[in-house]
Amino acid sequence: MNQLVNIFKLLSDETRLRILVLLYQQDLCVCQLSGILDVSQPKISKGLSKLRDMNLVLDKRKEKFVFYSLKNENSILLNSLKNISDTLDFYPQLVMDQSRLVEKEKYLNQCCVDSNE
Amino acid sequence: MNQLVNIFKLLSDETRLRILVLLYQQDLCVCQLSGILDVSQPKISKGLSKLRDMNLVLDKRKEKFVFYSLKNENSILLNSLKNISDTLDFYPQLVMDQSRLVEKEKYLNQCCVDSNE
DNA sequence: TATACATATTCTCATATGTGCATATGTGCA
DNA sequence: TGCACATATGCACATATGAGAATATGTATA
Repeated sequence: MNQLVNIFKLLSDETRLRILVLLYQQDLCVCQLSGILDVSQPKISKGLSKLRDMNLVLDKRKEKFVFYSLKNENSILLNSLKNISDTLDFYPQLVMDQSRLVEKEKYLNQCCVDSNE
Repeated sequence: MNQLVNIFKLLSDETRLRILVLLYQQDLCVCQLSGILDVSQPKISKGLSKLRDMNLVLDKRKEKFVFYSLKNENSILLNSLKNISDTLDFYPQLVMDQSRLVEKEKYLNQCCVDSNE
C-alpha cells in the first residue's frame, strides 16, 4: 500500500513525470534530460535520485555520462506511463518534450548550459 | 499537464486512494466510507472534497446521507483504479477494505462512532 | 597532475499538505 | 421549534516537499 502511494507521489511532480515519460521510451543521461526538458541539472538529478530510491530506474555509467533506464518491474507505473503516452496529445508540454527528444544528441556535451529553472 | 499531475497527487494519499478504490466499485456515503475504512468523518469528508474540487466525483444527497460516485470521465484515473483493482491482492489494506465493503449497510446510522484516526 | 566537464549532494528556505479538534451547516423527525 | 444525526469546514500545528545556489564527487584527457 505504501509502495503504491509512493509511486503516485513520484508521478505527481511535473519534472519527474516528464522524466519518466521520456525514459519510458528510451534510456537517457542526465544532461540529455536537462537539455530536452530545459530544467536545471540538479533538479533532474534530484528527480532521478528519488526514482532510484524507489527502485524504479537503473543507472549505468558510460564514460562521462550516466544513463538512466526504466526498470520494467512495477506494473502500476508502467501502465500509468502507457496510458499517458497513449493520450499524449492532451498535454502540450509532453508533446514538446517529445519533439525535443529527437534532438537528444544535441544535448550531449553541453550540459549545465542555459538551464534557467 | 497540471491536471495530470493533480490526479496523481490525489492518488498519492492513502485515505483518498482507499476511498477511490471503493467508489470504483460502488457509490457510498460518507458514513459508510468512514465505517468501512475506519477513518474519522472529517478526514473522509476532506478527502472527498478534494476529489470533488478536481471534478472526479459526484455527490448526491439521499435524505440524511450524501452519496458519492466516481465520474467516469478521466481515463488516467479510471485506468489506475482498474490496475490497482486487478492486483488488489498485493495490498492487504485494500483487501481488508474490500471485505468490509460487504457490510456497508452496517455502517449506516452509526456514523462518527468509534473512528479513532 | 591539472583541468574541464558530468553528476550528485548539501543547505536553507518557502510552501504545500495532512491531521485532529472544534464547530458550523444541513436534514429529518418528534 | 428543538433535537439527533450526517456532513462540511475552519483553525492551528507539524511535517513533507520542492526550489535554487553552492559545492562536492567522479571521470576523462591533456
